Amino acid sequence: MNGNLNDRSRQILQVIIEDYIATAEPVGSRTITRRLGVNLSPASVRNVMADLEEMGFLSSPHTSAGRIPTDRAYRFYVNTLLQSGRVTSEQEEELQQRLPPQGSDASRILREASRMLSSLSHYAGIVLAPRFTENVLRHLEFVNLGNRRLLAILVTEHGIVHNKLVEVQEEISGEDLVRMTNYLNSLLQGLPMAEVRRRLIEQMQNDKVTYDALLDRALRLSKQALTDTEADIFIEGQANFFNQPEFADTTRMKEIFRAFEEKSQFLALLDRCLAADGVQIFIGAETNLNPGGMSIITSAYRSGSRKLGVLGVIGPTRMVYASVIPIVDYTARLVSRLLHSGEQRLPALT
Amino acid sequence: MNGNLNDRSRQILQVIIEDYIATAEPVGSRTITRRLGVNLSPASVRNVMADLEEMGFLSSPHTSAGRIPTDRAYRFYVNTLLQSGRVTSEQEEELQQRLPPQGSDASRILREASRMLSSLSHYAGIVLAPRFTENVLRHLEFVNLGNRRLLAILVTEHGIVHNKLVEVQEEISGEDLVRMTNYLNSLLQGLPMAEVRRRLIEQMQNDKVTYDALLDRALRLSKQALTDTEADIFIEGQANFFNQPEFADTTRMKEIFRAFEEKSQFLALLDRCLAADGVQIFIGAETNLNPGGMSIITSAYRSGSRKLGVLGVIGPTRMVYASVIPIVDYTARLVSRLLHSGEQRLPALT
DNA sequence: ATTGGCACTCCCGATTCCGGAGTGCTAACT
DNA sequence: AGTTAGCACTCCGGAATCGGGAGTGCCAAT
Repeated sequence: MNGNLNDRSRQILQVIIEDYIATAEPVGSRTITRRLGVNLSPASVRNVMADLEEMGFLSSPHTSAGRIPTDRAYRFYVNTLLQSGRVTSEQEEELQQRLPPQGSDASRILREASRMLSSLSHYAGIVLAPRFTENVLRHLEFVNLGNRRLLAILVTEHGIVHNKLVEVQEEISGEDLVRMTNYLNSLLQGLPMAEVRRRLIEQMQNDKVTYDALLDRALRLSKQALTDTEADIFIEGQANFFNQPEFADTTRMKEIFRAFEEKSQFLALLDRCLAADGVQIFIGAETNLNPGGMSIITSAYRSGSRKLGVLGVIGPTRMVYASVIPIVDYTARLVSRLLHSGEQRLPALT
Repeated sequence: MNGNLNDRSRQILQVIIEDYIATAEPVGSRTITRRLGVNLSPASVRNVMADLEEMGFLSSPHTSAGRIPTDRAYRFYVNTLLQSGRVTSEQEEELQQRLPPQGSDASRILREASRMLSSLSHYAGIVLAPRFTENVLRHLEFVNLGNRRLLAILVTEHGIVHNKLVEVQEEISGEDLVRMTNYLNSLLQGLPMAEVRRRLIEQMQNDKVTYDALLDRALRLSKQALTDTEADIFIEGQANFFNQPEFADTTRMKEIFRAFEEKSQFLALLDRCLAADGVQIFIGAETNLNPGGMSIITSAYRSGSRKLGVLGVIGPTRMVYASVIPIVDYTARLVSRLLHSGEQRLPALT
């Protein structure tokens, strides 16, 4: 039902989609004939359009307006009609200029990546920070803040830092703290977080430990410190949505910004993307986002072979897929390199 | 020119302001007589209104609309007409319920504070995180991430954590790292940041150090790690602006959200507030913010006697000052306590 | 199969119109 | 003198109206 489109139908569909993406206005048969290379009368085009509507690729806002593409049309477009290119050299240049400065920590890099995505695409950039629990522990440290409060600092392989306050019954001396820290690091360093948790519990039943009150306490404290923190999502460039005519309506706009503030919806979606390889595209209703009419293009970034998180672009369904796809792809690879090597000025990515 | 308002003029001005705050519509003489307790004819009220307009307290959008208050009127209102109360018990309850969970780190507390401010006030909450450079260093730690990259972690007195990547020429062994860390902590712990910088430079000229390559290197690294990071500002509840009729206009809205994304303007304003004591109020043009028509109410939060940062509420000039002022005041004190003691369930603040 | 022609539909912006709310002024009243 | 009733005038904003333009669907001719 969808593969059996002849060449002309495809061409016409493509023209409609691309024109609508450019103008945000229903496309009429006249316009199409002008855009179309072949000489074809509007009437013939109208026949084809009627067929396409029948098949669920087009819809008309009302009689005697042009047609607009459905989600399904966009899906067909990105799957088979679109051959996406590379980022342009101007875009590459802009990226180079906006690279976060040397010595930025991971979350700074990620936030900046979100800004870059937004700035290049003219939509909103979104970045899901690495889930803490998926990572390998590099270092664990307790800092005494006084007032019986300790600050637990956890550093993962990739330089992501999490910290958490824990309260203790009584003050702990400096030496004890050092001893605890050393013990825990020797026990846990290099383990993935899931493993860390397991090892902690295992160790708490260990004889050697139950007789050493300090070590026992160390284990309990680090267990407290490990309770998962909320996932970080950076969304930048929300203001770009004001430029999209389809969101001119105030109430729609309001819904969208509410969603941006919630973030939880995005979490669900981005988590799905983490599993998949390469660039993922979600169109309109496929996103399951509440204020509909939006599309999301994502790609996972990684460090070495380990996937860390997801980044991408959110825009209206009527998105310039052809240019956003390479932008997301490129940025994901750029971020992967930044996080992995720490090198800043890179040769062009292939 | 402003003090010489007789009682009746004040009453009328107050009614106009409060009615306009409630309805966002120009207030006419009829409405006022109804609201006003005293029996007075609309005609008399009109005379007073003409005087008030003359004095710069009111303006009329056009002939034959009611009057709306000017910035100056609001200023007079908050200075002399308004006696602000306390937070209601419902608000207090909501605050208690939304308190960040035990063991939250400082930035979590601050972000949550911003959400609370927004939720209680129905405007936007804003929180300026403590300027790193104003604080006392508690602990400094280097974690080796491999690939010749070190992660420098700095912890201040109040549990604020900053981290920064530094790159080194050649790998540093574990023992060397420990030695460096110990040396630096003994040198710098407990010093305010400004002092830290001075001490570093001083120490780099010290003979003992110049002969110890490792210590020398330690100093250079920590100097790198100290370059100031950008100030953090949390703005939450931006979507609330969509409810304000004066911002229904799309282009205005767009300007506001651009400003929210920039944040730099707010930085300047909030920095000014840091110096002042108690609740600060900036009305309309006083904020120097670019899309005008907004007011900001702030208060500094502190830990002990040391001011850490500023929090507050941003809304339209037509803001319910009477209820927002106590909210900001209360929240500032709440946050101060949370940061200082780490205690969570508090007795009612006085 | 394609196309020109034609009647029909519907949106959208411009225009007009009218009622309501409010003002300012003047003259009368206390 | 201060207050008030009365009145003419202004201006906004929503409802109604209108006409052109863009587009469609269908039919008959090629």
